[in-house]
Amino acid sequence: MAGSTEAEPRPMRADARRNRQRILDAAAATFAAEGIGVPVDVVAERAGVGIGTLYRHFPTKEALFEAIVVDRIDSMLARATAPNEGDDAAEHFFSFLTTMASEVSTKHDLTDALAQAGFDLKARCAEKFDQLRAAIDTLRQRAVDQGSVRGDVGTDEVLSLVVGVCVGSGKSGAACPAERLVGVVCDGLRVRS
Amino acid sequence: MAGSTEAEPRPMRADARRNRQRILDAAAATFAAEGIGVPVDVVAERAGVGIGTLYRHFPTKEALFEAIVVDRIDSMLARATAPNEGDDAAEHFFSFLTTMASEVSTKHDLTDALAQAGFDLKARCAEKFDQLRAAIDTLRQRAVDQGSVRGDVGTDEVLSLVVGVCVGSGKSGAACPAERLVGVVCDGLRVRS
DNA sequence: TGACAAACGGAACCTTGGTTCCGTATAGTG
DNA sequence: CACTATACGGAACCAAGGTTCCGTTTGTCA
Repeated sequence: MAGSTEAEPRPMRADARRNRQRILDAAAATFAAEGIGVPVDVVAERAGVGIGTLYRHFPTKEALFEAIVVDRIDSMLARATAPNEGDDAAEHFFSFLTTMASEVSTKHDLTDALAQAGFDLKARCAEKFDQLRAAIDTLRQRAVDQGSVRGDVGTDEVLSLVVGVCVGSGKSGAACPAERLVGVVCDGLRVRS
Repeated sequence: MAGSTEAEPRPMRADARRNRQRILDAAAATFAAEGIGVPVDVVAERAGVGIGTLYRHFPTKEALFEAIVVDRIDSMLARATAPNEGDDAAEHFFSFLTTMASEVSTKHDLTDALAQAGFDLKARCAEKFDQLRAAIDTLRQRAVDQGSVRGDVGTDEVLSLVVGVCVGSGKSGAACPAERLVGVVCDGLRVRS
């Protein structure tokens, strides 16, 4: 009854805050390098904490994962909505896609999160993801309006292309830098001259 | 010492042959529809045999998988080396890529096999895979020589693009038919007019 | 038709990886 | 400095899925 407004009951102990951060850092690095597959105990070990501690902060592996991915998407979102410094809308659009590709193909966890089934992050990060899609759509639309990018390929398709390319880049055979592959895709998106 | 030439000791019992085929069929269908993730007992059940039987024919899940994938690659290989009926090398090349895309994106197991890490089918199917790559390279080279396809994108890159696109098609968000995405890629491969 | 090797079925086993539980250690406070 | 709520560590637990084992069944051949 009393104080039902729940105004931040307790501040959180110092070591707890520190550990939480350590876990987050270790997880980000580990998942980025090796993908979702890495067992949680490995993350805990690298963070220098016990598994119990990890689970105290993140009730589930997926929760930990979510915390990281949301962050990643946020930073992409920021980049997508940044003001266009140059003038060419198409180049701006393509440049964003390229940056996104190198981001995604560098962070293995993102690749997994976006491409791999089995995790329904999609459900949890839906908001963020939709925002990102919307932002990209704006970029694309501008480029289309300007007349240099074909209008018959939607944002969802563009996303599929970029994400797919990142996956294809990382795994299949030898090294093909994602940026290069995205270059081909972008050329495919240009209006034929 | 005696008879060390190993000239096919025994013919294999009738029911065994039948069961082997059933397993192969069930596995092909199941893996195609649901990917590598499906547990072996499910396959056994759908084939109408016990797990023991399945393991008698295929000593390991990977072996079973390999049997199927090799077959799939073979059929793609056949298509890749089929004589060019039309005349336009570029169209022939693109048409093959499109067919390959629809094949791969339809057969979930192929997607998994080609894109997903964790299975080293690559090691086992290396031969077949190399043959396929070589065949595709021939198609590509012809198209390049003809002057309608850019020469600065290698076969490995093309493969990464196509495979990536298939993965991106299946998973990320709503349905984007792989063929359509490959279309964009092909446009990106055309020499700018 | 009887005998035997080959094949079958599926319970049991093992490993891997996520999650829980609880006794111990410690930051924060009077 | 003592006391308590908070946090910690990691052993133990549980589920999933691949693989093995062995008693039973069944083709095949004389």
